[in-house]
Amino acid sequence: MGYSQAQKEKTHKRIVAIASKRFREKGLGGFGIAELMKEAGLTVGGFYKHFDSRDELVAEALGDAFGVWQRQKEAAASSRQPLSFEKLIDDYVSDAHRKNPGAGCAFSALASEIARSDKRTRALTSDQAKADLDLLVGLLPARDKRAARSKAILTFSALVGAMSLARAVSDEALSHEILKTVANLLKHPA
Amino acid sequence: MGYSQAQKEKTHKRIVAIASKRFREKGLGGFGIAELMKEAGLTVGGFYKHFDSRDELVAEALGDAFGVWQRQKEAAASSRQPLSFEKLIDDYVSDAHRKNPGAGCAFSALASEIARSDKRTRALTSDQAKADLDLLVGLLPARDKRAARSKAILTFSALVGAMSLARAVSDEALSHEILKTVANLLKHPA
DNA sequence: ATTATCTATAGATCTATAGATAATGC
DNA sequence: ATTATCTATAGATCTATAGATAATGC
Repeated sequence: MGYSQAQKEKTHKRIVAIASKRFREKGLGGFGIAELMKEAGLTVGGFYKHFDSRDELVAEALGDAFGVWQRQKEAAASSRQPLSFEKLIDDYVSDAHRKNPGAGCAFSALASEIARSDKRTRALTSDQAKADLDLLVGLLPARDKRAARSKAILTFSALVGAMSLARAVSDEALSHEILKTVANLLKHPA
Repeated sequence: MGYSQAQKEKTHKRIVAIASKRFREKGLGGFGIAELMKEAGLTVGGFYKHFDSRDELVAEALGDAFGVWQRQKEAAASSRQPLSFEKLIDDYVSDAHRKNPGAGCAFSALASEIARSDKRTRALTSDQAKADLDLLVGLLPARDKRAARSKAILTFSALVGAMSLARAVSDEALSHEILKTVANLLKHPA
């Protein structure tokens, strides 16, 4: 037991990381605090020394869950293979992403639940959506800025919608058709 | 109290209609059976003479919630102004739809939660997605059938994604920009 | 002395069932 | 006689808090 600021911070981050993954997998109401703390190797009682309320955990965990594209861009940059528009799309519609929402995009995993969340969570979502759109614009040809922004918005919407639908339907063929078709049309507009 | 088959059927439909609306507004876990039955003018106990379990209600209510496009198409046909691709898009991205999820598309209201639902619900969702795609294909020029299907899939994905995002962000300007831009690009591809 | 974590629990849910009541329909 | 609905409640959650314990850090 006891106390150590350094240890507490590590514990806090561990709780947030687990919640970030589990929220994307099971939804914002998909598990209780006891279950979460148990997975972190702790018990319920300790939770409230880390968070004022469950809603605060949701906000913090979403902050962690967002930014997959930013991280992907940084990882690509440090491996000297800068991220391209095509690569981003292919990774997004990949089967690995479809089957592993816990490590993937928080928008496709949680959009409809975020829409019903508190102001703080939705403000965070706003900021993240703006950052993701800017990142997408940066991957598009800079000739016509307005056209690039429009294309970024369509791409973002279509990717989130396609993944949401691909996960919601039970028919595997349809699921794959949706993802492949959207990727193709975004990369090669008709 | 008492009993009347005709009355029971009306009651059953009333419960499903209320659930259909409330699920889209509050999410699949957004309210309890007691609250639902109260809104229907009944009490908890009666619920289980109508449904074997809460999950069965979810499946039935989704069956009711789906099909807004089918109903819209029929309404348009009977008013002798057949539904067009452009009209469907404009209605989908309208502020009325954004602000009233309870009466709107179940995909944008519930996609991420459906992805975590039982097989029965996801099978229903598959069938509905297929019907909606067929309807969209029917609104597109029939020249190139494969191109029409691709375009229908992109349209469906982009509309669902755009509405999900527009409802999730707190910034009104961004919310409107997403909807307007997606509508424009779907109607007039760059 | 402070505090991170633990055990235990209060209080508020929520689903589902049991048994009573009263209207229906044979 | 059957059964739709009602009241009441069992049993299982879940969030949040109270108080104990033990390690930290002054």
